[in-house]
Amino acid sequence: MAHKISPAEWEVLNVLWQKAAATGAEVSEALAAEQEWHPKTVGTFLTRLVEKGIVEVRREGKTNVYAPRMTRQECVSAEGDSFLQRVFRGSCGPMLLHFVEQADLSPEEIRELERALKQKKTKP
Amino acid sequence: MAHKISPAEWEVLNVLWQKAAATGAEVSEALAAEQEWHPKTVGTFLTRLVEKGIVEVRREGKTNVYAPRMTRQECVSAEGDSFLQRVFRGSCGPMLLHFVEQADLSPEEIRELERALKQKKTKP
DNA sequence: GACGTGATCTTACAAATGTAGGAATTCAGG
DNA sequence: CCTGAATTCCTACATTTGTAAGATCACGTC
Repeated sequence: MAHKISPAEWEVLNVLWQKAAATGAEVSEALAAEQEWHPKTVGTFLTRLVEKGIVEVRREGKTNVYAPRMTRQECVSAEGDSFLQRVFRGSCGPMLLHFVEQADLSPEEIRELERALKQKKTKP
Repeated sequence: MAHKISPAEWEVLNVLWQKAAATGAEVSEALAAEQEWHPKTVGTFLTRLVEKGIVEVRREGKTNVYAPRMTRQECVSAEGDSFLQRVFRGSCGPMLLHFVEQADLSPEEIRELERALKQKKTKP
Protein backbone atom coordinates (compact mmCIF):
# COMPACT_ATOMS: atom_id res chain seq x y z
CA MET A 1 0.00 0.00 0.00
CA ALA A 2 2.88 2.26 0.63
CA HIS A 3 3.60 2.16 -3.05
CA LYS A 4 2.01 4.25 -5.67
CA ILE A 5 1.09 2.99 -9.10
CA SER A 6 2.40 5.14 -11.88
CA PRO A 7 0.42 5.78 -15.07
CA ALA A 8 2.60 3.48 -17.08
CA GLU A 9 2.20 0.80 -14.49
CA TRP A 10 -1.56 1.12 -14.67
CA GLU A 11 -1.34 0.44 -18.36
CA VAL A 12 0.59 -2.72 -17.73
CA LEU A 13 -1.78 -3.75 -14.99
CA ASN A 14 -4.73 -3.32 -17.30
CA VAL A 15 -3.26 -5.90 -19.61
CA LEU A 16 -2.54 -8.23 -16.75
CA TRP A 17 -6.07 -7.96 -15.44
CA GLN A 18 -7.42 -8.63 -18.87
CA LYS A 19 -5.27 -11.68 -19.44
CA ALA A 20 -5.03 -12.85 -15.83
CA ALA A 21 -1.42 -13.84 -16.48
CA ALA A 22 1.10 -13.18 -19.19
CA THR A 23 4.76 -13.16 -20.11
CA GLY A 24 6.65 -9.95 -20.61
CA ALA A 25 6.52 -10.42 -24.35
CA GLU A 26 2.78 -10.93 -24.29
CA VAL A 27 2.22 -7.81 -22.25
CA SER A 28 4.50 -5.89 -24.53
CA GLU A 29 2.64 -7.10 -27.56
CA ALA A 30 -0.74 -6.30 -26.08
CA LEU A 31 0.41 -2.79 -25.37
CA ALA A 32 1.93 -2.26 -28.77
CA ALA A 33 -1.41 -1.15 -30.14
CA GLU A 34 -1.68 1.74 -27.74
CA GLN A 35 1.86 2.57 -26.73
CA GLU A 36 5.21 2.57 -28.38
CA TRP A 37 7.16 1.11 -25.55
CA HIS A 38 10.29 -0.83 -26.08
CA PRO A 39 9.92 -4.36 -24.68
CA LYS A 40 12.71 -3.59 -22.25
CA THR A 41 10.73 -0.64 -20.99
CA VAL A 42 7.72 -2.81 -20.41
CA GLY A 43 10.02 -5.19 -18.61
CA THR A 44 11.07 -2.44 -16.24
CA PHE A 45 7.48 -1.65 -15.39
CA LEU A 46 6.77 -5.27 -14.73
CA THR A 47 9.74 -5.61 -12.40
CA ARG A 48 8.75 -2.50 -10.55
CA LEU A 49 5.24 -3.80 -10.09
CA VAL A 50 6.70 -6.97 -8.66
CA GLU A 51 8.93 -4.95 -6.34
CA LYS A 52 5.89 -3.05 -5.21
CA GLY A 53 4.15 -6.31 -4.44
CA ILE A 54 1.31 -5.64 -6.83
CA VAL A 55 2.26 -8.32 -9.32
CA GLU A 56 3.73 -11.73 -8.74
CA VAL A 57 6.13 -13.53 -11.00
CA ARG A 58 6.52 -17.21 -11.61
CA ARG A 59 9.27 -18.92 -13.56
CA GLU A 60 8.11 -21.10 -16.35
CA GLY A 61 10.96 -22.66 -18.23
CA LYS A 62 13.07 -19.83 -19.47
CA THR A 63 10.45 -17.14 -19.27
CA ASN A 64 8.75 -15.26 -16.50
CA VAL A 65 4.99 -15.26 -16.16
CA TYR A 66 3.45 -12.29 -14.43
CA ALA A 67 0.10 -12.22 -12.69
CA PRO A 68 -1.65 -9.53 -10.68
CA ARG A 69 -1.86 -10.03 -6.95
CA MET A 70 -4.53 -7.41 -6.57
CA THR A 71 -7.76 -6.65 -8.32
CA ARG A 72 -8.36 -3.35 -9.97
CA GLN A 73 -10.86 -2.52 -7.27
CA GLU A 74 -8.28 -3.12 -4.61
CA CYS A 75 -5.73 -0.99 -6.34
CA VAL A 76 -8.11 1.89 -6.79
CA SER A 77 -9.31 1.69 -3.23
CA ALA A 78 -5.86 1.19 -1.80
CA GLU A 79 -4.74 4.51 -3.18
CA GLY A 80 -6.45 6.47 -0.48
CA ASP A 81 -4.87 9.72 -1.40
CA SER A 82 -4.37 8.93 -5.02
CA PHE A 83 -4.57 11.07 -8.02
CA LEU A 84 -8.14 10.02 -8.59
CA GLN A 85 -9.17 11.03 -5.14
CA ARG A 86 -7.46 14.33 -5.59
CA VAL A 87 -9.05 15.05 -8.88
CA PHE A 88 -12.45 13.88 -7.87
CA ARG A 89 -12.71 15.36 -4.48
CA GLY A 90 -15.00 18.29 -4.36
CA SER A 91 -16.68 17.71 -7.65
CA CYS A 92 -17.28 14.10 -8.29
CA GLY A 93 -20.53 14.79 -10.10
CA PRO A 94 -19.21 16.82 -13.01
CA MET A 95 -16.31 14.47 -13.42
CA LEU A 96 -18.50 11.41 -13.57
CA LEU A 97 -20.72 13.16 -16.02
CA HIS A 98 -17.76 13.88 -18.19
CA PHE A 99 -16.76 10.25 -18.28
CA VAL A 100 -20.24 8.92 -18.73
CA GLU A 101 -20.61 11.14 -21.76
CA GLN A 102 -17.16 10.32 -23.02
CA ALA A 103 -17.09 6.64 -22.38
CA ASP A 104 -17.86 3.73 -24.59
CA LEU A 105 -20.33 1.83 -22.45
CA SER A 106 -22.08 -1.42 -23.15
CA PRO A 107 -25.83 -1.66 -22.60
CA GLU A 108 -25.30 -3.87 -19.57
CA GLU A 109 -22.88 -1.40 -18.08
CA ILE A 110 -25.37 1.36 -18.59
CA ARG A 111 -28.04 -0.68 -16.90
CA GLU A 112 -25.79 -1.42 -14.01
CA LEU A 113 -24.90 2.21 -13.58
CA GLU A 114 -28.55 3.15 -13.63
CA ARG A 115 -29.22 0.60 -10.99
CA ALA A 116 -26.43 1.95 -8.82
CA LEU A 117 -27.77 5.45 -9.21
CA LYS A 118 -31.26 4.42 -8.29
CA GLN A 119 -30.01 2.72 -5.19
CA LYS A 120 -28.03 5.80 -4.33
CA LYS A 121 -31.21 7.83 -4.49
CA THR A 122 -33.21 5.69 -2.10
CA LYS A 123 -30.40 5.11 0.34
CA PRO A 124 -28.49 8.37 0.63
CA MET B 1 -1.36 21.11 -23.43
CA ALA B 2 2.12 19.84 -23.67
CA HIS B 3 2.26 20.00 -19.93
CA LYS B 4 0.99 17.44 -17.58
CA ILE B 5 -0.74 18.27 -14.35
CA SER B 6 0.71 16.47 -11.38
CA PRO B 7 -1.45 15.15 -8.54
CA ALA B 8 -0.32 17.90 -6.22
CA GLU B 9 -1.10 20.45 -8.86
CA TRP B 10 -4.59 19.08 -9.23
CA GLU B 11 -5.11 19.65 -5.54
CA VAL B 12 -4.09 23.23 -5.91
CA LEU B 13 -6.25 23.66 -8.96
CA ASN B 14 -9.24 22.31 -7.11
CA VAL B 15 -8.92 25.12 -4.62
CA LEU B 16 -8.50 27.67 -7.35
CA TRP B 17 -11.59 26.46 -9.17
CA GLN B 18 -13.53 26.59 -5.98
CA LYS B 19 -12.46 30.09 -5.10
CA ALA B 20 -12.06 31.44 -8.63
CA ALA B 21 -9.02 33.38 -7.44
CA ALA B 22 -6.83 33.33 -4.38
CA THR B 23 -3.48 34.31 -2.92
CA GLY B 24 -0.84 31.76 -2.16
CA ALA B 25 -1.63 32.01 1.52
CA GLU B 26 -5.32 31.43 0.90
CA VAL B 27 -4.67 28.37 -1.19
CA SER B 28 -2.28 27.08 1.39
CA GLU B 29 -4.82 27.59 4.12
CA ALA B 30 -7.58 25.93 2.15
CA LEU B 31 -5.38 22.91 1.62
CA ALA B 32 -4.26 22.70 5.21
CA ALA B 33 -7.30 20.64 6.10
CA GLU B 34 -6.40 17.90 3.66
CA GLN B 35 -2.67 18.13 3.18
CA GLU B 36 0.30 19.02 5.31
CA TRP B 37 2.12 21.07 2.80
CA HIS B 38 4.47 23.80 3.77
CA PRO B 39 3.30 27.14 2.36
CA LYS B 40 6.49 27.27 0.32
CA THR B 41 5.64 23.96 -1.20
CA VAL B 42 2.25 25.21 -2.21
CA GLY B 43 4.00 28.23 -3.63
CA THR B 44 6.12 26.00 -5.84
CA PHE B 45 3.08 24.25 -7.20
CA LEU B 46 1.45 27.56 -7.95
CA THR B 47 4.49 28.81 -9.82
CA ARG B 48 4.71 25.62 -11.80
CA LEU B 49 1.09 25.90 -12.75
CA VAL B 50 1.75 29.42 -13.96
CA GLU B 51 4.77 28.21 -15.93
CA LYS B 52 2.58 25.56 -17.49
CA GLY B 53 0.11 28.24 -18.52
CA ILE B 54 -2.72 26.70 -16.59
CA VAL B 55 -2.93 29.41 -13.97
CA GLU B 56 -2.44 33.12 -14.31
CA VAL B 57 -1.00 35.43 -11.73
CA ARG B 58 -1.79 39.05 -11.07
CA ARG B 59 0.04 41.37 -8.73
CA GLU B 60 -2.11 43.02 -6.15
CA GLY B 61 -0.13 45.24 -3.86
CA LYS B 62 2.49 43.08 -2.33
CA THR B 63 0.83 39.78 -2.90
CA ASN B 64 0.18 37.60 -5.90
CA VAL B 65 -3.32 36.55 -6.79
CA TYR B 66 -3.67 33.34 -8.73
CA ALA B 67 -6.58 32.40 -10.95
CA PRO B 68 -7.16 29.42 -13.20
CA ARG B 69 -6.98 30.00 -16.94
CA MET B 70 -8.70 26.73 -17.69
CA THR B 71 -11.79 25.00 -16.44
CA ARG B 72 -11.62 21.62 -14.90
CA GLN B 73 -13.36 20.18 -17.92
CA GLU B 74 -10.72 21.62 -20.19
CA CYS B 75 -7.93 20.24 -18.07
CA VAL B 76 -9.41 16.80 -17.99
CA SER B 77 -10.07 16.76 -21.68
CA ALA B 78 -6.72 18.23 -22.56
CA GLU B 79 -4.93 15.34 -20.95
CA GLY B 80 -5.56 13.00 -23.80
CA ASP B 81 -3.22 10.34 -22.59
CA SER B 82 -3.52 11.13 -18.96
CA PHE B 83 -3.55 8.94 -15.97
CA LEU B 84 -7.32 8.90 -16.04
CA GLN B 85 -7.44 7.74 -19.59
CA ARG B 86 -4.96 5.03 -18.83
CA VAL B 87 -6.79 3.80 -15.81
CA PHE B 88 -10.16 4.00 -17.42
CA ARG B 89 -9.38 2.64 -20.80
CA GLY B 90 -10.59 -0.86 -21.25
CA SER B 91 -12.87 -0.88 -18.30
CA CYS B 92 -14.61 2.39 -17.96
CA GLY B 93 -17.77 0.74 -16.76
CA PRO B 94 -16.49 -0.90 -13.59
CA MET B 95 -14.53 2.17 -12.73
CA LEU B 96 -17.52 4.45 -13.09
CA LEU B 97 -19.53 2.05 -11.04
CA HIS B 98 -16.93 2.18 -8.34
CA PHE B 99 -17.09 5.92 -8.17
CA VAL B 100 -20.82 6.17 -8.42
CA GLU B 101 -21.10 3.86 -5.46
CA GLN B 102 -18.34 5.62 -3.61
CA ALA B 103 -19.27 9.18 -4.32
CA ASP B 104 -21.29 11.64 -2.41
CA LEU B 105 -23.75 12.80 -5.05
CA SER B 106 -26.45 15.37 -4.79
CA PRO B 107 -29.93 14.53 -6.09
CA GLU B 108 -29.49 16.88 -9.03
CA GLU B 109 -26.22 15.27 -9.93
CA ILE B 110 -27.85 11.88 -9.83
CA ARG B 111 -30.62 13.09 -12.06
CA GLU B 112 -28.15 14.54 -14.48
CA LEU B 113 -26.18 11.35 -14.62
CA GLU B 114 -29.33 9.38 -15.28
CA ARG B 115 -30.21 11.70 -18.07
CA ALA B 116 -26.76 11.29 -19.59
CA LEU B 117 -27.08 7.53 -19.39
CA LYS B 118 -30.47 7.53 -21.00
CA GLN B 119 -29.20 9.61 -23.84
CA LYS B 120 -26.28 7.27 -24.19
CA LYS B 121 -28.68 4.40 -24.58
CA THR B 122 -30.69 5.92 -27.38
CA LYS B 123 -27.75 7.36 -29.25
CA PRO B 124 -24.94 4.83 -29.03
C1' DG C 1 29.69 -29.61 -22.93
C1' DA C 2 30.23 -25.34 -26.10
C1' DC C 3 27.37 -22.13 -28.65
C1' DG C 4 23.94 -19.35 -30.22
C1' DT C 5 19.47 -17.27 -29.00
C1' DG C 6 16.36 -15.23 -26.53
C1' DA C 7 14.73 -13.80 -22.06
C1' DT C 8 15.91 -11.70 -17.66
C1' DC C 9 18.63 -8.86 -14.40
C1' DT C 10 21.51 -4.96 -13.41
C1' DT C 11 22.59 -0.45 -14.18
C1' DA C 12 21.99 4.33 -16.04
C1' DC C 13 20.25 8.57 -16.74
C1' DA C 14 17.18 12.59 -17.90
C1' DA C 15 12.86 14.74 -16.69
C1' DA C 16 9.15 15.43 -13.51
C1' DT C 17 7.55 15.73 -8.81
C1' DG C 18 7.49 16.63 -3.83
C1' DT C 19 9.57 19.22 -0.50
C1' DA C 20 11.52 23.27 0.93
C1' DG C 21 15.60 26.82 2.40
C1' DG C 22 17.60 31.22 1.64
C1' DA C 23 17.98 35.57 -0.95
C1' DA C 24 15.68 39.40 -2.66
C1' DT C 25 11.86 42.46 -2.77
C1' DT C 26 8.32 45.38 -1.23
C1' DC C 27 4.81 47.73 1.49
C1' DA C 28 3.67 49.91 6.32
C1' DG C 29 5.43 52.63 10.07
C1' DG C 30 8.49 55.29 12.47
C1' DC D 1 14.39 57.26 4.18
C1' DC D 2 15.38 53.08 7.09
C1' DT D 3 13.65 49.04 9.35
C1' DG D 4 10.89 45.14 10.01
C1' DA D 5 7.59 41.91 8.46
C1' DA D 6 5.49 39.61 4.95
C1' DT D 7 5.76 37.68 0.42
C1' DT D 8 7.83 36.24 -3.67
C1' DC D 9 11.64 34.54 -6.50
C1' DC D 10 15.56 31.59 -7.21
C1' DT D 11 17.88 27.54 -6.09
C1' DA D 12 18.46 22.82 -4.39
C1' DC D 13 17.96 18.15 -3.75
C1' DA D 14 16.01 13.40 -3.03
C1' DT D 15 12.54 10.31 -5.31
C1' DT D 16 9.88 8.54 -8.74
C1' DT D 17 8.96 7.76 -13.49
C1' DG D 18 9.93 6.94 -18.32
C1' DT D 19 13.14 5.03 -21.22
C1' DA D 20 16.29 1.72 -22.29
C1' DA D 21 21.37 -0.33 -23.13
C1' DG D 22 24.51 -3.89 -21.65
C1' DA D 23 25.63 -7.93 -19.04
C1' DT D 24 24.19 -12.29 -17.79
C1' DC D 25 21.78 -16.48 -17.58
C1' DA D 26 19.18 -20.64 -19.19
C1' DC D 27 17.75 -23.85 -22.96
C1' DG D 28 17.88 -26.52 -26.97
C1' DT D 29 21.19 -28.31 -30.29
C1' DC D 30 25.27 -30.14 -32.17
